[in-house]
Amino acid sequence: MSDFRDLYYQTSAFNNDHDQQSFGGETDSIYRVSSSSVDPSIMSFTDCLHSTSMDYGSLEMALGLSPSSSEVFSSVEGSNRTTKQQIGEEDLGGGTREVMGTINSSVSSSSGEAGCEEDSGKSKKDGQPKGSEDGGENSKKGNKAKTEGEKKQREPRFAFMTKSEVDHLEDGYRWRKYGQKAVKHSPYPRSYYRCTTQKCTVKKRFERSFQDPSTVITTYEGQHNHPLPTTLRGSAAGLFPPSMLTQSPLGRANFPHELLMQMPNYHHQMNNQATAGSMFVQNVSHFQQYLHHQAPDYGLLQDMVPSMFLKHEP
DNA sequence: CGATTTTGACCAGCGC
DNA sequence: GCGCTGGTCAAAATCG
Repeated sequence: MSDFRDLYYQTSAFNNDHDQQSFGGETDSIYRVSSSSVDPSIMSFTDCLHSTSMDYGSLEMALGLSPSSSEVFSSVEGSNRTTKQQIGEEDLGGGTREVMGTINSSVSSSSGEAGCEEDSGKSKKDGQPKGSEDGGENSKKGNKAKTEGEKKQREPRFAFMTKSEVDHLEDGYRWRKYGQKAVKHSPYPRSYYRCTTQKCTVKKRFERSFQDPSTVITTYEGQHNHPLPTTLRGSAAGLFPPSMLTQSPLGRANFPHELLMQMPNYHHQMNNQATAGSMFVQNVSHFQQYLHHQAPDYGLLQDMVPSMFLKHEP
C-alpha cells in the first residue's frame, strides 16, 4: 500500500496536527506543505502521481520547496501506528490507514514509487457505477455482489483543505449528493457527492474539520472523463475565460483544472475577500519547470496558473 | 415534472 | 464470529 495517490494539502493556516482527522477515512498518504511556498495548482501532480513514478524529492522540487522550509508529512509504513499514538490521535475515521509522520528536510520514500499503483488497500464497492444501474433488478442494496472475485479498485484520490464557510465548493462541475454520514468524533457530517455527468465516476466528499470549523476537507476520487459542463451554474463561468471552461487544458486530467477553482484563495476572494495571498505561488519557476519536465501536457495549465495564482503578494 | 437532496438501511472491510 | 465504521443505495421529500 503506502500509496502516494492521496495528497493531503495543507493550504492555509493549518498547523495543528490534531486537526488531522479522518478524511473520509482513506487518505492513505497525507502531505502537508507549508502554504507559503506552494502553488495550489500543484495538485495537478496528482495526475502525475498515478501516471508516472515520482518520489517525494521531486515533489518537493516541483513545489519549489526547500527542505528547510517545507513540512512534508507522509505516512511511513510500519511506523504510522506509532506516530499516531505519539501525536495522540486516535483513529478518528477508522479509515485513516496512515498517519502523518513528521519528516523534516527529508522525504519518505516508502510510498514514493508506489504513487502509481492503484489502491489495493481496503477497497470498497464504490467506483463501481452501481452495478445495478442497468441490470440491477431486484436485490436493491444487496446486489453489489457484482463483479465477484475481482477486487474493486479504488480510484486515486487526494484530499486537501480549504478555509471556507460553505461546505460544497463550487468547482464548475455538477455534483449530486448521494449520501451523508456522521463523522466519528465530529459534530459535522461528511457529505458524499458524485459527478452527475454520465459515465463519469468521479466522486468527492466534504467534511468540516471539527477542530477548525472554518476548514473544509475535500477529497476527490477519480478523474473526470469529460470537460467542464458548458452550462455552469456556479460562479466559475463568470470567472474563467470560456477557453478554460469548455476545454480541459489538461486533456484528460481535469483535476488541476477543478482544483484551481477550489483554491482557498479563490474562495477567499469570492467569499471573504480576506486573507488573500496566503497561498499563492512564490516560486513559479520551479513549478513551471516541473510542468515541462513531468507533465508536458500541462502546458496550458502554465498559462492559467500565472494569471490566476501567481501573484497577489500581500 | 425532472433534478437534486435527505435519510435510514444495507453492505463490506477491518480489528479484536 | 462479532461489532464498528465508512461508503453506497434508493425511496421519499424537496426544490426550481
